[in-house]
Amino acid sequence: MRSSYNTKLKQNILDFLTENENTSVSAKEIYEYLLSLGEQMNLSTVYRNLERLVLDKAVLKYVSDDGKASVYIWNNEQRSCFEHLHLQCISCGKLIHLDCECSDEFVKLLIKKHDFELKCDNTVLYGECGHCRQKHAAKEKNK
Amino acid sequence: MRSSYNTKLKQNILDFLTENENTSVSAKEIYEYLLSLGEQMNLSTVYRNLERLVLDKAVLKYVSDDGKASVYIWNNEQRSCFEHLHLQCISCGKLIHLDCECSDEFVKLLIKKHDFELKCDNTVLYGECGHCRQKHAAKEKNK
DNA sequence: TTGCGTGCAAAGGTTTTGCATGGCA
DNA sequence: TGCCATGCAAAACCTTTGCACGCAA
Repeated sequence: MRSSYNTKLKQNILDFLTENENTSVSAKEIYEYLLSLGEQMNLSTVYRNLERLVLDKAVLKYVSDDGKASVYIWNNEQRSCFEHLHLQCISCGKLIHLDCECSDEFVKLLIKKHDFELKCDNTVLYGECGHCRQKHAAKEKNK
Repeated sequence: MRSSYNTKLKQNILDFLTENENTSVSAKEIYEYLLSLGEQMNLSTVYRNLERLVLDKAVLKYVSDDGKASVYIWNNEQRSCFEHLHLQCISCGKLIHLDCECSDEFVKLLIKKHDFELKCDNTVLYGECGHCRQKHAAKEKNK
């Protein structure tokens, strides 16, 4: 078992991720947000903290849709983010926790039909949320 | 409409991606494979060719599971890879084309229940294939 | 001949690492 | 006091870009 200290930075990072439960943030975004609050820290320390939080399963790490940076999501233990899928809107970045029967049923279907065990903590489903689709549709209309 | 030339490198890249229809490869892997065949080329030219092939929708670009590099998949037009989901085994890298009703039904379910339009060409589902799960199970037994 | 493709070198962005120092328990 | 965490600088990677040159059509 890993032991660890409770540092101010670790708590700041967790607080920020908790506040952003419905989106995902990169290491740099966390760093710049905390800087803007007047907190002093090094970017590499942010990375090291995130690494530990991922190992502790307090946080999930994904690769963002554009592939430019890794992004991090708070693992809400009540929701148990390791056990359901996540949808993310490629327009607004909104994260939808699929903590309903949809996740389970799809996982079961893939096992049954394709002998494939889907790992929820490795997968994000990208697409567009209803809100952004409506905005796009309205834009098309005005052309 | 984009015009383009048929160069030897472009064809070599497409050939290699076609041969590897059931997995995904990175720019560097393509580069090193072609080098091993005695082909001379520059890595940046490989990137530029891949970029064009993605624009032409001849190839799909994803971010690999480990987040370290982008990977490329041949878009088999018969299968129409833009219209179905892909499963990838995080152990052996095997790519499974979900060109059955599973994709469609899941897409429809997400629209209906969550007002979310899943984009198949932006999403890879990660997990473990049956073959690798059996290998893992056997390893556990021998402990 | 025209314009697209290439090689080379350099730069950009993200992430990791080594080492000395600082801080929590 | 003994680990663990941090700052700083450098390096490792992947990817993109500018420019002059080469080649397909």
